[in-house]
Amino acid sequence: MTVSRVINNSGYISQETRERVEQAIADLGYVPNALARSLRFKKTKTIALILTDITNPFFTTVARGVEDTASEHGFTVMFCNTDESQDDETEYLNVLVQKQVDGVLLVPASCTPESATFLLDRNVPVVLLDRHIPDVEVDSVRGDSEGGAHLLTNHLIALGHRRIALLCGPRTVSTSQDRALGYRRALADAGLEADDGLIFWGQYTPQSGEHLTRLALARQPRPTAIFAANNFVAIGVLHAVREAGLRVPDDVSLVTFDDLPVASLIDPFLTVVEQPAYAMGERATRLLLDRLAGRSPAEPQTVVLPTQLIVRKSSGPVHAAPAALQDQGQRERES
Amino acid sequence: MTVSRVINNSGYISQETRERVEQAIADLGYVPNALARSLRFKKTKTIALILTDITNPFFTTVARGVEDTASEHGFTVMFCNTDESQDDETEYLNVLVQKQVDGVLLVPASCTPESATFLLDRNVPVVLLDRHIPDVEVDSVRGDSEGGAHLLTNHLIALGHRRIALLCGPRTVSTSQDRALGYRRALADAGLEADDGLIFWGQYTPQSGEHLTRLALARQPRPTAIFAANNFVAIGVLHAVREAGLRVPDDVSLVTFDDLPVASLIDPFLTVVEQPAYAMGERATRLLLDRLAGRSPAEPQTVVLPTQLIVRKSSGPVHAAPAALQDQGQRERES
DNA sequence: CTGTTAGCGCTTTCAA
DNA sequence: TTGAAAGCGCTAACAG
Repeated sequence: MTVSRVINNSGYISQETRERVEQAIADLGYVPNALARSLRFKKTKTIALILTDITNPFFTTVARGVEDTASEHGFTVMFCNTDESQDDETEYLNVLVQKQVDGVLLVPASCTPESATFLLDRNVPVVLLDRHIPDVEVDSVRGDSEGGAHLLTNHLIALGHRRIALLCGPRTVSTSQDRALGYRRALADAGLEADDGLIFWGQYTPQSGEHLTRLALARQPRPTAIFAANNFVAIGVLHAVREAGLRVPDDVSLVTFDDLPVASLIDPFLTVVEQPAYAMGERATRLLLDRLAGRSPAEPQTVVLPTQLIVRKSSGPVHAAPAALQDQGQRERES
Repeated sequence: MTVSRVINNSGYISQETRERVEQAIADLGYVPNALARSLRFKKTKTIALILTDITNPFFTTVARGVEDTASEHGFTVMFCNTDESQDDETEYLNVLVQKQVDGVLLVPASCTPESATFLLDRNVPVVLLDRHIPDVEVDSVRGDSEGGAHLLTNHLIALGHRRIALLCGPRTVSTSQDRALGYRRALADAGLEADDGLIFWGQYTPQSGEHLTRLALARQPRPTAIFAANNFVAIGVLHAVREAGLRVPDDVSLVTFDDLPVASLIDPFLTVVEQPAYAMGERATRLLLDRLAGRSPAEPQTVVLPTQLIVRKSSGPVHAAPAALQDQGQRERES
């Protein structure tokens, strides 16, 4: 008890005992047991970050924002990669609740409400990160996928592109859906009709990007531009385009969601819509910590952060020569 | 107690009680409290990963290897960024010991033994990752920095380079030291004398890379090649070289330690020595878990994983035109 | 087969 | 100003 008082600077302690205790602490290398403390207080000062793949530079940056903010407030972060697997997510959720994390930052593998309600039912606050889930009363922080997709599509339209393939991630993921929405809206705003045959659903992986690109390039007339729904997909696109003997942007323009920060430092090539990844991690963490501290209003908060179009070299005007026929066909259809 | 038996499948339980308990668990959404369990067993099934910056793709990949391996064995990972600050590292160590992590994977900010001994004194197993510390009895897993640096330097020598600037990270970090060693050995093996004026120490950051490159390029005769001690330094080099109106590899060759996986997928440009980052995380974690399970021999294990030279476009032969004078000066000195 | 006791290390409350 | 009791939720050991 006396030791406890010394460590926490609480209650009355004589200078002499304090010194004796401090001496003993130093001599023994004593460290207080946070487990016991947590057991008493029902607070662990630990939060969890569940994401799909920390290897994706977007999430890496988000994670950095989370960790910085958390540690600033004395919280530790556990991190978990689900690889988009709902089973892995459920498994992690179980472990984390058992370990009594104070809160969870969740990039949900799918847009079903189970994960969020599982946590909420057990009084574990959640903040949805990057992806939202409809009809669940829960805080969420995300980038403006729809707006960003609109910017990107608009950019291509302004360059004269009319046949723009959209290579999405999983159908069940909100970012995919929202980006498709923004794409459609941009086309509609320009008075163009979306061709459903040019919208492809898959995974947020280079492999999927490659596969979908092959399908897209096989369409007649061939699309003059490709909109990859994220950076990993774009990598696959680049490979498949090269494999087909085509060049970016000469033969096909390419734009994508999410920057590849390091790659862009070496060679600013990809035209992208960049999300404020670090800020997203930061905001989500602050929201979570505020809620833990009872500083948030009861109703769920939703934060949508703006995106930014960065035009680089992978997008260019529709070319006259190879695209002539298509362009013509396109014009006929438009008129 | 009965509930405990049901959950852990231990001891005798009648089918009927078991079912009643399971029903109650489901009804109440009961989740066992791992904190209390850990308090009893003095085991948390949690390890910590302390690294300098998860934003560096090398460490991101290491982290992924760590998390995959840990979760496979039922362990959760806490992660901490020190940004090379010894103070931050010490602070984290304190918190982690209080939280009773079962073990720590540590990328030490500096090569002093305090951090490792702090943990060892408190019976927390440590595995040093990426960087080692002399004269401490502790497990460690790293890439072959010296061998890799030898490969890289050799490669440049074979291309005819004689004045090769080496841009290191901090002097106090073993990877920096080992890479300088490999560089010197390669020069010595080729019968060349190392020019200490061409070895620069700084930080593992783009800013430092830029700064050191300016210093290096100011040397007369100008170096014909630059060896960046890591990928972030190389990014700075590229910027400073461009800023100086020079081109890579035409005017200056550039090689570096650690690949930039995503960048290389987009545009395979940098000649690098690649370390098996994922495997490093995996091995280090396995070593740690083995030790936790008492499966390791008493004496500390050291694992040095081989590196691989990947020759790409940033390194080329010494050019005749601009480098003529230097080359001549070089030959005179050599003869 | 089921339940009681005790203790992991901490802190709140109360007593000395 | 210091210390004793009790309880957070768990399980080993023992009792019934």
